[in-house]
Amino acid sequence: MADKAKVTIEDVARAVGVSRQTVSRVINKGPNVKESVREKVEEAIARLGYIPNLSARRMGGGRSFLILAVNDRQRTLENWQAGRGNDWVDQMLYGGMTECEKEGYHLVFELIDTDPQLAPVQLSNSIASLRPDGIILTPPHSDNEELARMLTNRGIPCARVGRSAGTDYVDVFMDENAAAAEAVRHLLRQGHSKMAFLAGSPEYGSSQKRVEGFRKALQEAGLEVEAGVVAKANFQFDTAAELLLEMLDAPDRPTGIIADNDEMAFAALHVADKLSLNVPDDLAIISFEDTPGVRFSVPPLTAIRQPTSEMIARACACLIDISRGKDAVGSYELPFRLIERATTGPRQPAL
Amino acid sequence: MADKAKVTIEDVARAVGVSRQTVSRVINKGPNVKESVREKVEEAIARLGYIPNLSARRMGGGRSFLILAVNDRQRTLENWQAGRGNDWVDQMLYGGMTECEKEGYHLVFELIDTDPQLAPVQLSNSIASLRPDGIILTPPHSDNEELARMLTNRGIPCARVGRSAGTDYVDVFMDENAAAAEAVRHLLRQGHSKMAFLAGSPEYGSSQKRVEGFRKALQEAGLEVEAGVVAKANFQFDTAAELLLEMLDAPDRPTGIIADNDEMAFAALHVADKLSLNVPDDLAIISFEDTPGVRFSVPPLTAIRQPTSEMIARACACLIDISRGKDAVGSYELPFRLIERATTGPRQPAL
DNA sequence: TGCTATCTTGTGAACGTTCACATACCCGAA
DNA sequence: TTCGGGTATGTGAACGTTCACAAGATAGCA
Repeated sequence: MADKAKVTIEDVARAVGVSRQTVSRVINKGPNVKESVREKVEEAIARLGYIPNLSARRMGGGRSFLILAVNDRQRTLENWQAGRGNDWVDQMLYGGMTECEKEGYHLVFELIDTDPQLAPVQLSNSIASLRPDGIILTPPHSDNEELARMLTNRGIPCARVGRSAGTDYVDVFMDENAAAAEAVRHLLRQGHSKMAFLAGSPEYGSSQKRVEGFRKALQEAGLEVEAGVVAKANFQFDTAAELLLEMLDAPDRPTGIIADNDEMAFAALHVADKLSLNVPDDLAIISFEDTPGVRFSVPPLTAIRQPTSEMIARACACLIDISRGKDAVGSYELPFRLIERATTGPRQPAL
Repeated sequence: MADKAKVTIEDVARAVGVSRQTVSRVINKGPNVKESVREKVEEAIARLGYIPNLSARRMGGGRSFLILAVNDRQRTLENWQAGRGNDWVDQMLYGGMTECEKEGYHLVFELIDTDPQLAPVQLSNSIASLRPDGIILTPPHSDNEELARMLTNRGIPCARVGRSAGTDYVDVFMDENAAAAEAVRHLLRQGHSKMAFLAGSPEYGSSQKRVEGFRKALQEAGLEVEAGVVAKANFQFDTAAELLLEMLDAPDRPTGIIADNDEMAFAALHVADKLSLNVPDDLAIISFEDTPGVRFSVPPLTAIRQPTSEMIARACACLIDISRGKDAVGSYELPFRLIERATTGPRQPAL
C-alpha cells in the first residue's frame, strides 16, 4: 500500500466515489462535509497511504507549509569554521523542527548577510524560490526594521526572535534585564559585595539590557556604583582573559564575575586557575548562554539558560497559526532559568 | 525591481520577446540556445529579479531542488532534551547547507524512528510530501538496508553516511579502523606501552571498527594483547567513570586512554582528577569526536576529528550531481585528523 | 405544499514550471 | 537547386492541488 508511489488526491476520490474537492476539504479540515463522507475519505486516505504533495498544494492554494529560519551568515560561518560550533543553530533546529513537525510543516534554514545592501536581496530570492508561509528573523536580523517591513509588504508573516520592541509583528524574547538582575541577586545572597559584568558587544541589544539589569540590581541592593564593574570583552576568550588577568590581580578585586557568554566565562575559569584563585571559594562565576560544554568545565559553570529552542518553537507556532488565518501577532516573553552548578557557592571569608 | 513580487518566467519571456521554453532553457543551462538570445534572457532575468518558483519547477519537471537529511529521532531528541546538544546535527547543517546553497538547492532535516516498522512509513510520508531529489541517511539509518532499497525502488538517489559497505549507493565515510590505529601510534610514540580503549556500543559499526584498529595497531607494534584493554561504557559519562575508577586505581593501570566519544573522555579527566593523576604526565587521553567543548576542558582534549560536515557536504554534492544526470554513485573515504591538544604529551617516567 | 436559506458536493480554471513534440531555421553536400 | 540533418525556437499538455463558482440536496418555515 504505502509502497505504491504517487497516490494522488484523485486516487482517493475515485476510491471513495466523491470528487477531488471533497477529499481536499477533508484534508484541510474544511467545513461542510457530511460526517459519514468524511469518515469514508479518511479511511481511504489511510488505506491508500495518501500524502498530499506539498508542491502541488503550494501551486494550487498558496500555502507552502514551509517556515524559513534566517540566520546571520557571517557569524554562523565563522563559528563553524573556527570549530566553535553553533549551539544557537542547534537549539533553533530543536525548537523549530519539533514544532513544525507537529503541525505538518517543515523548517528550512538559510544564512543571509547582515550587509544592508545584500540582506533584502538575499531574503527576496529565498522567498521567491521557496515561498514560505512564515519567516523567522534572529539577531541581528531581528533588529533590521527594513527586512520586517519588506516581509509585511509582501504579506509574509514574520517573527522576530530576541527583541521586545514591536507590536506589528510576532516578537519572541526573554527578559535580559531581569536575568542579569537575577544573576546579581544570586551572588549577593551568597555574600558577594563586589562583582564585575563581563559584557559582550554593545551592538547586541541583549548585551545592553544585561548591563542595565546588572546596574539596577546593584543599586536596588543599596550598593555603590563602584561595587559593579562593567568591562567589554567582545564575547572573546582572549580579550576576556587579558582583561580579567589585570582585574583579578588587584587588591580590591571583584569576587564575582558575570559573563555575557560561555566563552568569556571559560576565560574567567582559566584566569582563576592561573592566579591560583579557587572557584567558587575565592571567585564565583556565572555565565549567560549555557552551551552543552559548560557541564564539563572544571568546575561546571553556573549559568543562565536562554530559552532558545522555546523561543523558536513559539515563533513557529505563531507563524503557523497566522498562516491558518488566526491572529497570533503579539509579543511573547519566555522565562529564563538560572542553573546552579559548581562555580557559585557560599562566599568563604578571605584568610 | 526586485521588490515587485511574483515575477514569472512568462514575464521574462515577454520582456525579451521569446517563449517561456527558451527562458526555461537558459535557466537550466540547456543546449540549443543562440548565444545572443541567452545573453538577452540573462540580462532580463537579472533586471526583473526573476527567481524560479521551486514548487512550480517540481510540478512541471520532477526536480524539487530539495535534499532531505534523515536523523535518528530518538537519539537526537534525547540529546537535546538532556541539554547535551547535537554537535553532529550542527555539523550536518554546516556541511549540507553550504553545499546545497552553492548549487541552488535547499536542505531539509527530518527525524525518523529507528523502529523497523515505523522507519519506512515515516520516510515514505516525508518523500511523498516533499519529493526530495536525494536523501541522506545517517547512522544508524545508514545501516538499514531496507530503507536504502526502498529509496532505490522509488528512484530516489540515496547517500549513506558512516558506512563503507556498498556499491549501489553513494557511501561516504572515514576510515575508523585507521583512526584508532593512529591514536594508538600517537600514544606509542610518546612512550606509552599499556593503554585502554573505552568503547561505546557494539551496535555502532564505527565502534567495532575502532576496536579492531586499536588491537591491530598494538599487535603491529609487537605488544602483547594484554597491553590493550577494551572496556565497553556505552558512550556514557557515568558508566565510563565507574569503569575507569576501578581500572586506574590498579597497580598495573594503563597510562593511556582512548575514548570512543568526548563524553567518556571527560569522564576520564574527571577520574584522573579524583585519583590525583596528572594529565598528561600520569595519564594521556585521546577522544574520538571533537565537539566544540573539548577546547575548554582542563586540560584541553587531544582528539580525532571526524569529518562530519565534509561527509555531509560530499553526500549532498553527489546527490545533486545524480539529480542532474551525472553518475556519482560510489564510495568516498574522507580523511580524519588527530588534533593534538594538552591531554597527550611525552610520557614522564613514574617516580 | 412550496419556497427560501443553508448545507453539501462537483466542475472548470488557475498556479508556474518542464516535457514531448512540432516547426522553422541554417549550413553543407549531392 | 534540392535535400538532409543538426540547431534553434515555439506550442499544447501535464504535474497535483486549491479556488471560485455553480448546482444539487436538505431543512426550515409559512
